[in-house]
Amino acid sequence: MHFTELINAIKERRNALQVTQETLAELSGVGLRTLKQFESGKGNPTLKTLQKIADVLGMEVNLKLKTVTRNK
Amino acid sequence: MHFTELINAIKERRNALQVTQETLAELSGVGLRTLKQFESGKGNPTLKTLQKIADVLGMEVNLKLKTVTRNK
DNA sequence: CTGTAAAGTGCATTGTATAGCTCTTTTCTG
DNA sequence: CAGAAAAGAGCTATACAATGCACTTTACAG
Repeated sequence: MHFTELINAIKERRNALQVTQETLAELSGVGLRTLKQFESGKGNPTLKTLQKIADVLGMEVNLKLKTVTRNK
Repeated sequence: MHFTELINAIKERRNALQVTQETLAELSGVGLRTLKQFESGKGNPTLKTLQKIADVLGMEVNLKLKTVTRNK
């Protein structure tokens, strides 16, 4: 997932849950400013920040092998 | 995936590819010091740093819904 | 159109990730 | 065990992420 996709995944999930940035910020313990920056594509969050946000949204950060390009 | 698991995923993949930290650092454009800190569990990399590393290893960062926790 | 809530932005401060250099420790292989 | 390579750690400088506060813009209900 590219940067933008990660952002969208978060935004969509937040919308689906009908949660505002403000609430998400509070629940996750991440600063509102930080969350805003991230969602508006202006950030480069640390892994911990990303995990805090994802966690509250019932999501998680994964690292997996890319789909093999052998015959893509 | 928890922090430690992410680290292990990277380390294992790097070992599987028989690549040293030094080489990985060079290939990914991430500082050797940064990589060392990360792999030894002392870091909190930014998303971009993590992606650079994962990329070279043929891996990618994903964000997905956790296996439903509704009745955990 | 108006008011309100949510989202986005400028500015400033503080903390820390990044990075290079050097040195120590660990892990192999012969 | 000896030597070498790889991994880990201390010290330091710089860049930038995280954060709060105040203000602007956008979205939407009435």
